Amino acid sequence: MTTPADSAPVSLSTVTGRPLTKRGEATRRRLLEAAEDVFAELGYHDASIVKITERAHVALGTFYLYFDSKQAIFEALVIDLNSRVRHSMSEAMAGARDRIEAERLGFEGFFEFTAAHPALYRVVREAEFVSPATLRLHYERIVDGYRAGLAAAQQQGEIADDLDVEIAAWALMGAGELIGMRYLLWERDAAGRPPQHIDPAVLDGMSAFIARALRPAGKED
Amino acid sequence: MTTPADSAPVSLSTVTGRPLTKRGEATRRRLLEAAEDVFAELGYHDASIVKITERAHVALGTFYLYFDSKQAIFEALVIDLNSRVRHSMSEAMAGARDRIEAERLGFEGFFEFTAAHPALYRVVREAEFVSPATLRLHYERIVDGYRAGLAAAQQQGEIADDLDVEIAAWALMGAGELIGMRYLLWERDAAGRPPQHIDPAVLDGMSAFIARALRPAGKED
Amino acid sequence: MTTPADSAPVSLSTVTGRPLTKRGEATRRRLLEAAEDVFAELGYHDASIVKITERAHVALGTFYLYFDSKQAIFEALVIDLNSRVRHSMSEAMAGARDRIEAERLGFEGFFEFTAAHPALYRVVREAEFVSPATLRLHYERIVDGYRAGLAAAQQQGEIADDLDVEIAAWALMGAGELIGMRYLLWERDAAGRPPQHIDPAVLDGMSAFIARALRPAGKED
Amino acid sequence: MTTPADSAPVSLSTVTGRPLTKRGEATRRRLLEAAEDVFAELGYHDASIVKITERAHVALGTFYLYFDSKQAIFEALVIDLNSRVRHSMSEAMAGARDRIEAERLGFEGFFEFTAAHPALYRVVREAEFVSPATLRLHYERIVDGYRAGLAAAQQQGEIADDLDVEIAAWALMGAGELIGMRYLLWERDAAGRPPQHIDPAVLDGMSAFIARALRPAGKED
DNA sequence: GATGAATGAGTGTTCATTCAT
DNA sequence: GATGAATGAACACTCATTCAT
Repeated sequence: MTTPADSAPVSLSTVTGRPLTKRGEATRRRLLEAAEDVFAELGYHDASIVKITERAHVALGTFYLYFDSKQAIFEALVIDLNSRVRHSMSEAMAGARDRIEAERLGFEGFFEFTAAHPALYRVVREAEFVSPATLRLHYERIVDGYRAGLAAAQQQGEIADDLDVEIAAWALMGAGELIGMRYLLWERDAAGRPPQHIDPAVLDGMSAFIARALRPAGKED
Repeated sequence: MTTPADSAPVSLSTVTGRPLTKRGEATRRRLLEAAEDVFAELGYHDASIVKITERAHVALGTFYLYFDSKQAIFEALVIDLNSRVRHSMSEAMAGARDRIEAERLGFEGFFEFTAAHPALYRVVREAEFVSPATLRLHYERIVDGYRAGLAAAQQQGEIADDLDVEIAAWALMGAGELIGMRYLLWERDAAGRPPQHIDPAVLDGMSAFIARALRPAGKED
Repeated sequence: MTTPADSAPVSLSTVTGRPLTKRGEATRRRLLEAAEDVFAELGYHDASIVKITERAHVALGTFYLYFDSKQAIFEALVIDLNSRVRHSMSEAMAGARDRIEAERLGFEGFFEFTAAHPALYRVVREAEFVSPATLRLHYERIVDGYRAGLAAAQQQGEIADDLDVEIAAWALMGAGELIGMRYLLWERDAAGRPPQHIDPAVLDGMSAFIARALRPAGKED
Repeated sequence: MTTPADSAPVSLSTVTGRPLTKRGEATRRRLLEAAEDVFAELGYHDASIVKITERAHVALGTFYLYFDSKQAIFEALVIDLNSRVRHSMSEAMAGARDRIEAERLGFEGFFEFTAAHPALYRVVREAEFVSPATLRLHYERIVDGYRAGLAAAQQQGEIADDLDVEIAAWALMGAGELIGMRYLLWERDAAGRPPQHIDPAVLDGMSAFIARALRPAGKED
């Protein structure tokens, strides 16, 4: 389940158009991390550039050396998170023996990432009116990977051959999104903190649901 | 799959605190409909009270006779749409012979409503930072209905008895949400208009997926 | 220390221009009392017609049957309070044997009224920008009475003959105003309620101060 | 009659929280001066931030770099005027030979300041509902100085030893306030302009009144 | 590279007043 | 006499963006 690298991993200064120096690269990273925190906490609209620059320990004007606009950093952030979540999922699926197991591990990776980066959820669910193109990009890149994996597994006979992999991919992604929202983001432990890992019982339940949905007819555990 | 009626279907004037006159009730409805359109088109933040009142053909100040704030009409709208989508789903499921069929019909009703009221999607996905409580209410009310239906069906042996109905309910709701987003809201016909009905092939694909996920072991079509 | 009665004690409906019926008169009174409370509590600007009508148990529109505007009721209230405070002062001074005693009793009456009607203070001190003419009227009417009393006493040799009674009148009025503010309106008892009567020690202190300022040379207690 | 300097004469930017640059300090001062004019002319409520910033030749948003709110600049202004009027009074009293003379000079300084800064009056008399705490601060700071001066004079035997200096201080302050209102703010010369100095006859009359009230028994001019 | 003062368009909300019933 | 729905001007405040230093 490989994903082609993005065109240019080299960040350019918006003002000079040239590749960033090492120092510049660090500032840009700090801004992006600050944005992740601030967007996750306040949402796109209540987040402000001042808050982002404050959290990044950078002056207000510096922001515009690295990003053209508030929307630009939002898009950069979504793309960044998207790469990273897909990377997490691939890593998690690495040692899987079959697609059914891969699914479980992939979702585990997804939930792991979600717990560590709630911005992914919060930000994406707001993206519809901020940057619809980026929103689609995000979902489509994940679904693409999914579909590819499912199609390959279908070739291998690991999953039902009458399954529409495209539809299944969207359905699974939606299922993962709401399960994550419900059992990670909404959940609070005794101390009122969100859990860092998905409840194993939930992961089991979800995996069973998925396994049943994908498995070829006549094959049971 | 019954849902208990909300406590008080009587709208109160925010200013007098008394039940609305017929004229008042009509104005309130106009505002709510205008808000649905404006929120769906522009999103919560770019929507403005002026835009809503203009679309409702009402003066600006009139707004505040019926709603306490922008957030208040947002919440009222979510609750209103929630009631109506659940009603649509119930209606659609009415004649189903078994749960599997009910699921298909229910989703059909859901998609029908989504196509007619895109605000449901757009507005809900923004609700996280506008009114988290309302967001949860929305999902939980739907999931509650779902879970009840699934549990009953499980009793009847119509669906797998080892299924965790709670988790399944969230998974199905998420699947429906993304499928609707992808195949209704993002889809455009030749004229560039979004379709009014879900593509039957997609509904088939999704139903097959669900059927497989729910059906008791050993039972095939 | 007589004050000529105001021209017309007959209230007219602002809408018909005719004298009010008994019922109308009562409503007008209720509005005026409500206004006294609301203005005293919130000040002119934060007071609203709605709040006044609510407190008067009258519908919003009714207000405009009795007063032309918010400013109009404000002015009516100041004039009303002014008549009443002057009446209180005259009553209090009735049995005085000389002017020095009259002063003490007059101030006592003034403080009594102030404690019962804090609106007098609060409203007057805001009147500068609301209705300067009414503000002057208020002070001048009181000062007129004062001056007349002082002048008469001067004739009698009860107070120093080299005293400028006009200036003394303004000075005494100012003294009374701030003493009232400091020791009545700002004071709070153990339960946090403002006192209903001036602290006798303060009245003594103030009377001594005034006595010294007014008394003819060579005359001591 | 010394007054301890306020803790920190360093203005802080409300936005960075750091001490202001020279340029910033100038802008802040311009805003404060504009506010003095606008509040004096229109009163607190009819003054608007736009009007203040226009008069200060500064953009609207700039206001909020220096003050948190309309109320905040109002309070800053009262405090500022308070310091300055007390300074004027101290200066004026500097060369006085005794307390009686000091009183006359102090009031002269007070009236001088009042004529040049009518905002002091107008703004303070509105402060009750805008910022009661600041209102008290203003009066108490002046009264504190007064009381200290009177108490010292009492020690010296310059004023009557049976005088309650606290009460006398409030009485004198009130007298000064109303005399200033009546003979400075309400007075108009032939050209309709308010006088720049108090009528000497009034100052004489007032001083005589005060002298009599303060002087020890048996001491005449 | 970095700074932070300055800008001004935009928006939610209030409230005195009117008028049809 | 009384009601209360409707009106719309006015205003405090926010914040993305620019630019001189």
